[in-house]
Amino acid sequence: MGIADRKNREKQALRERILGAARRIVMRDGFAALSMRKIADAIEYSPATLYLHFASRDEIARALCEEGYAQLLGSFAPLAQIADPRERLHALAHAYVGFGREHAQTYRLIFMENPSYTGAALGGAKKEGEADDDAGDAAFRLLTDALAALKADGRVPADADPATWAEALWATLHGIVALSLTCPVFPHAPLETIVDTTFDAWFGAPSAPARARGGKPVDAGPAAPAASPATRAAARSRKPKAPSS
DNA sequence: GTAGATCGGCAACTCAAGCT
DNA sequence: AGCTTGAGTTGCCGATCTAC
Repeated sequence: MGIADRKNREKQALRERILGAARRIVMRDGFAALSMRKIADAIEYSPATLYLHFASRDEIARALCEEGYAQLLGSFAPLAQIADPRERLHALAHAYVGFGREHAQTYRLIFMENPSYTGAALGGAKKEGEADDDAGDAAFRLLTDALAALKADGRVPADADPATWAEALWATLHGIVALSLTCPVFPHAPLETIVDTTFDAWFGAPSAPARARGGKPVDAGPAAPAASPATRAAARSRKPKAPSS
C-alpha cells in the first residue's frame, strides 16, 4: 500500500463517479441528452478531465451498456435453476421483457441505440465465474439449453435447431420490448399477457400444474398444446420458423 | 416550391498553462 | 510531476436565407 495505490483508488473512484453521473443522466433524460459537459457539471470537474478516464463519449456509453447487460444477466441467474425447461424459458421471457420495461433507457442504450454498444454489452459484461466465454454466450446458452431440453422431451420438433430457435425467440422478445417502448398504442393487452400468448403460440399451452406453479390461473378445461405452431411443425416435420411479424 | 448556401448554436475533443 | 482547467478548434445539425 503506497502512494501509487491511493492514486489508483482515487482514479477508480473518479471513473465510478463519471459512470454514475452518466447513468443518472441517461435514466432521467435518455441517451440523446448525455453529453460530456453535463457529466462534467454533475461531478464538478471540467470536460477535459473526463478524457483522462474515458477515450470518448462512446466509451462511456459502452461501459454503461456492459453494466446494464450484467444487470440483465443477474436477473436471469436465479431463473436458471428452474427445473422444467418450458417454465424456465417462460420465466426468462418475463424477466427479459420486464427488464426492458423497468429499465427502458438502459434497454434502449444496449439494444436500440448503436450496434457497437450492443456488441460491447454482449461481449463485455462477464458474470462472476464465467471467464471463458462472453456474456452474450452466457445469456444465449440459457435459451439454447432450455430449448435443447424441450427438444429431448419431444416438446419441440425433432429437427429443430435449438440455436436457431433461441435466436428467433430472442428476436420475438426484443420485438415485444421494442414495440412497447416505441409504439404508444402497443400493446392493448398487458405485457404479461402478450408474453404468455407468445409462449402458448410457440410451445402450446402449458399443463395445468405448470400454470399453477407459475402463479397463473388453472384452466378448468384440458390443455390443448396440439394447436401450437411448434406441435404443428412437428407434425409436418418441417424446418422451425419463427412467427412472422 | 425547392435546392443549395450560409449562419449560429451546440457538443466533442485538444492543448497549453496554471495549480497543488 | 502530475492533475485540472479554460480557451480554443473542429465538426455536426437545424434554421434561415436566397436564387432559380
